[in-house]
Amino acid sequence: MGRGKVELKRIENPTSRQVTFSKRRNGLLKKAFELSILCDAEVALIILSPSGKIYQFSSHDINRTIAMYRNQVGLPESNNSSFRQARTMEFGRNNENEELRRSIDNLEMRLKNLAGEELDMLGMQELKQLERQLKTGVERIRSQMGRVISENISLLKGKHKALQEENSRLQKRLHELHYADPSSSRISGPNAYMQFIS
Amino acid sequence: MGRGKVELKRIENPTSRQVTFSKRRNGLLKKAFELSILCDAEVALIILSPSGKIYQFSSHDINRTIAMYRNQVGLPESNNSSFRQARTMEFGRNNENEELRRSIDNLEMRLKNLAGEELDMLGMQELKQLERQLKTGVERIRSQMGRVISENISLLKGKHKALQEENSRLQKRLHELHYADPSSSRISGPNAYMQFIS
DNA sequence: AGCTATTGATAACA
DNA sequence: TTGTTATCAATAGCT
Repeated sequence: MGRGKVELKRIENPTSRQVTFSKRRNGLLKKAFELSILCDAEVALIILSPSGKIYQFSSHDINRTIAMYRNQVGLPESNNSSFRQARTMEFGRNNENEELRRSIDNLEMRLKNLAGEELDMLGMQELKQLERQLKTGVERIRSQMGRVISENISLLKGKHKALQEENSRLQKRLHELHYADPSSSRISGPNAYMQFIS
Repeated sequence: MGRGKVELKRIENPTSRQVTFSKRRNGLLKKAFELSILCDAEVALIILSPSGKIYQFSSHDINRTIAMYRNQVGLPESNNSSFRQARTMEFGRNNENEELRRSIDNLEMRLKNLAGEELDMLGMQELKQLERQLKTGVERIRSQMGRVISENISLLKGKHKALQEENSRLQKRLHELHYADPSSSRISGPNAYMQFIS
């Protein structure tokens, strides 16, 4: 899907490899998202870049998905309620612990609901409420993204300005040297500051 | 990419949903594979169909990838029960409580983030991730609302039908009484069942 | 399952 | 990195 077919082998040029990684990574995340929505599937995707950065998508709680995968495949990951329950019984009391666990269960349920899971026992009222919460969250996150972006922009502008000033100083200095010692040759043009931008 | 755009919402027709799932699942697996080859990335992908079947791709050992993800993210998700138990035995209950508290803090932070709060320390990467999660949640909740609504509709239709039948029976009975005792007056019209609908 | 008309993704370039 | 465009690839709707 581009201006030429691509062999299925590691891209040797590091720059193209990086660019391709960035683009295909986004494409993959997008498609994982779409599959989960369109087909009501549970999808978990983890991508580690060669440089170690992590990107992931999960339609539900990723640990749940992983746990289900392991269960199905047959790996015993016997955690959770039954085990928990047994252990609690064994030691009797431990009120604080039990309370903490209840908090955790409660928080996990809220997270699941926000992820669109376990909605069966909710009524229309609660569903609408949840939807509002999510839409609010989306909006806030979007505006935060906007802030991050403009922050970056003004940072860059600041750097740019500093570089321009530095450049002016350098030019002036050069100019002075030029008159002090007319035999010296001119080294850099007006855009010499470009060299500082990486 | 077909003969018509597709809305990003759950496909309601079960047949098309299944077909689309099958096609897109293969596409996603293929693209995950390609990314890992072309860009030398480490990719793990787990897909659970609504009916519970599992499809998976991983460029490396999937458990390794998951472990790396967990390490990097730094979540205390070491749901490995034996490990948890060993640690508990060794250090006593306080540590377990501490761990539970950390889990709670972590869950609360995730909830806040989903609500669009405390976003300042998040990068663009995490923000995009959050946005995706929220959009997924919204979609799921909307489709659940759809299900609840159509459920209610068919419930009402059922009641309506039952009332109509009841009404027919009552009319018939009245009719019989009318002929058995012509002096009795007619009480209710054809739409008497309306009174049952609130 | 196959077959196309179309949309979607992206390689090369800037 | 980000945007644009020419092309290739995926896939929606049918059969």
